[in-house]
Amino acid sequence: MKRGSDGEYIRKGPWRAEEDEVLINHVKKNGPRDWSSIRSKGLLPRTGKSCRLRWVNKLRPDLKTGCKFSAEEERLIIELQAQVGNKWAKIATYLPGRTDNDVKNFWSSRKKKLQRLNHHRRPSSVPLKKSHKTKLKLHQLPKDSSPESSPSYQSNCSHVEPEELRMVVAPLPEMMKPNVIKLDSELSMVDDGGIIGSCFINDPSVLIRESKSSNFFDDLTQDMLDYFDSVSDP
DNA sequence: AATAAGAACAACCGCGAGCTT
DNA sequence: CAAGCTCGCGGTTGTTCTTAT
Repeated sequence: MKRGSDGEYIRKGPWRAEEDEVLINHVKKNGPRDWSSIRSKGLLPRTGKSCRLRWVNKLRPDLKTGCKFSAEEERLIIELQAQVGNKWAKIATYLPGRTDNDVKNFWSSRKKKLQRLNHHRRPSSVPLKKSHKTKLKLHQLPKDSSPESSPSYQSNCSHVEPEELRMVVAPLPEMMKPNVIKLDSELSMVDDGGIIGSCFINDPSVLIRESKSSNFFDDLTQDMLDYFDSVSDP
């Protein structure tokens, strides 16, 4: 505990069940607002900020608690992040029952995993079985796109076998060659600069370009488009 | 079974936008 | 108009849980 500017003690750290109850009662009476009055009225020794966070992330009745992100939710996060960047609150609005904190935690966890796998594997990449028959779709993000303005992910897509994805990457100079890493249900291309793009093994999947910051990525994406054009179904 | 490493989750902090006085 | 306050967002850190060795 420490003192606030008013001299009153402020409690920090994990919330107790009794505190949750007080907070829930406050919201029942007043709605999810007036957070700072919770402390000023002496209901809880917590800052308004802390109360709001607790409500939004843990106590809201519409939250999906205790269940992991589905493959579809993960795909949506990756697609939206590629389009709008780290706007976690905005991304969360497309995922009912999920909070910006959930999305943010998922993303940083995924990023760490890929970084670690990339570090361990480089320069070799994951072998893909030629027998794997999953079809993949390429999704080229339109420039300055937003989820609202993106009419359909189905346009500008072509089909390719996972093994063929590696063939696209293979001709690149060794220095530029990204790793293709299998992470849960996705295949991600990663190089030293981070995640280049991802595609999904399940469903009719989409290859999402996640980096827009380098000419190399542009070249790679164009190579892919050219390649996919040449192999796509007529 | 014990321990270390990694993953997942929870909560705090700083900052900026917007509202009120 | 400006100063102060509240709220919301994104980054970060700390803690707990799970998995691998």
